[in-house]
Amino acid sequence: MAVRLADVAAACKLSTSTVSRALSDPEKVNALTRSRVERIAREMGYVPSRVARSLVSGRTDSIGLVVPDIANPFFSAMTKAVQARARDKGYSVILADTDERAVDELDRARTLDKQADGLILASPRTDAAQLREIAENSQTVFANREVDGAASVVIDESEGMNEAVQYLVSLGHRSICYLSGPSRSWSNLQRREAINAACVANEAELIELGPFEPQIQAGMRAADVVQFKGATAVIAYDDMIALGVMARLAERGVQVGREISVIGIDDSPLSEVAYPLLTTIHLPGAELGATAVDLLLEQLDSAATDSEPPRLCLETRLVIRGSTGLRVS
Amino acid sequence: MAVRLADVAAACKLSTSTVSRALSDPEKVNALTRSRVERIAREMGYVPSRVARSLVSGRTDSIGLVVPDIANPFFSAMTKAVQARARDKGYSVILADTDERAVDELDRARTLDKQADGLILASPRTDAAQLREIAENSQTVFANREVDGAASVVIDESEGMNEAVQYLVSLGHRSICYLSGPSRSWSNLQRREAINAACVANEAELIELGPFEPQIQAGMRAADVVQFKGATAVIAYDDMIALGVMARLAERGVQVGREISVIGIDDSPLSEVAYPLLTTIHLPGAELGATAVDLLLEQLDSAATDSEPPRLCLETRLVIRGSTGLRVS
DNA sequence: CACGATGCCGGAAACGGTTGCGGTATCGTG
DNA sequence: CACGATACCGCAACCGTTTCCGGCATCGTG
Repeated sequence: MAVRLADVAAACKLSTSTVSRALSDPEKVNALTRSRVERIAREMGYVPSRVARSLVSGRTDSIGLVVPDIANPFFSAMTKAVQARARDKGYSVILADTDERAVDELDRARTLDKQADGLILASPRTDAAQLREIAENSQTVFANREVDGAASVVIDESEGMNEAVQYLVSLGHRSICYLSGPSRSWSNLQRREAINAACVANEAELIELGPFEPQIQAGMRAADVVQFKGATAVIAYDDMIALGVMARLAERGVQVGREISVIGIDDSPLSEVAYPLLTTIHLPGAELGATAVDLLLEQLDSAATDSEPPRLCLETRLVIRGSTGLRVS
Repeated sequence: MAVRLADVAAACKLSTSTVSRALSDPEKVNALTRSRVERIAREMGYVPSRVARSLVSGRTDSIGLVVPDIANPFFSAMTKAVQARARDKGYSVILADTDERAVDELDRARTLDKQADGLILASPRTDAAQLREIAENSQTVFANREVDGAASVVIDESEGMNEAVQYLVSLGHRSICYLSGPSRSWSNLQRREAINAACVANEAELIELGPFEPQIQAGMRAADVVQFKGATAVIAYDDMIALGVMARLAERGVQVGREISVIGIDDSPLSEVAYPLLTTIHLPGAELGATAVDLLLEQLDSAATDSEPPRLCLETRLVIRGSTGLRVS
């Protein structure tokens, strides 16, 4: 069916080794024969088999990406960046979506590991011990999660969170409600700690609700609880929940931005179309993805140097829009 | 490094052929030795090399998916479905995002073709001749695009479009504005034809504007043109544009749903958080993805039967929310 | 006992490339 | 002219599986 190296060799009246070298190792072969081989190969429509090449090289030139939910704008933006950067470097991306099922993460990671040269695990929910095991057995970079002894790139939310709390306090809010994300989520833990510290520092009361799934529907449910609690300022685990809250509050006739202030986290494109526009903590999702790829490829090239794996940290900032305002009592 | 079949064979004092059979073709081997092999293989942590297996089987058990923009909710929803269905069938998904660059589509498709058993091309912008060439050289299913002689699954928008126009007319609108999507987009062509037919049938005037990129920013620009033209009813190429229009109109103090009616296409999750909630034509994106996978796998199994490739068509319906209302003059 | 059938297993050839090593011209130099 | 260096190319092994084919026991049957 497909034309093989041997076919080209036959047509050139050369050995497969020479043809192979002519096409991939141009130095080692006569310039004349090389151009002849190249021409004939082109004419015959030869394309090398990646599989065969992988078998001998031991590399597949592809990386695996595991995300909790590709439909979540944060992860789709990140995925886009991962794909773009990987392609720039000559790698392709195998995608796995766990649909927020923590138990599937390990399985997916292990499956991908056999097909890819390395793995990027985005916001994994699995516990540290198992993640460490994955990291030991395969080249791995964690995004949005730190794991001892493994490479990772995370987002430091404390600064943005502090800005957010300070801003709310300056608007007159003394009691702030945090809507928790998935309980197994590392970043939820980070955000909780950050908001807690920020509340202490700014002398505000913190009310925690949740956990809620990072989805609009869950946010709508959360809105009812929020209103029941009589909160005037809300910071949600992410934009999806925040948007759900806003949508539900609007449904109930509550004026967001006046009667109640809502802050999201992500700065997804949606936050610019919601009404009112959503005040949110900007998360550099694209940068996260691109950096994760860079880290992974570095790791692949530097073939198992047992030096301490790198841990990178990206910054956040608060983006103020219309969903927050002066406290009215 | 990794434990190979030969290592297991040595440990079992058997030949690789027997071990191979014991693990994959359980009938052909003594039950006793089989269980022994299985045990030893497990103890040694043996995992078969997918690459080596692919080399002989000729299959990679993965499919390639090419999308114009994974950050677009329509495609991320579709991708999610593709991934889920593929995984159910034992396949993994290699993702390529062209970032709406039509010229890259062919290249991506050809690259993926070498790594995957088959391809799904979602909403390709490339011209038919080149797509047909792709389809001839590799197992391909087109999603959201019909190509002569190739398998495809598309969404028939005429019904939904007709509902939409009829609905707008019943609200008193006599002139309807259509915001075109990418000019190379097949589905944009479909939608234009559908709305045109619907307008003729319902005796409404049609005003076409565009083209606009399917992004919120482009929709915001579109809003200014819309307002300049004095239109009272707008149907946008997709939800992203519609949301951009709404956001910009809100910015300018125009009350969407009262002064002007806006209809999107997609029914993405965003349409439920926008304010007002976006009336939109529901597109079965997940179903589209899942069906494309089914078609592709059928095609792979039925190994080149030269029967006419299947063309499937999914239905749409109008979802009425708050962004549309009676015409006020 | 002899013989064919049957059940298990091993040898070896694929699959399609890459690469170390050795062989053969060709050339320059003493 | 002889010899060593050099540039090119071919042979064959190898990557890790699968699978065809044939061999050897074992068993049942005539």
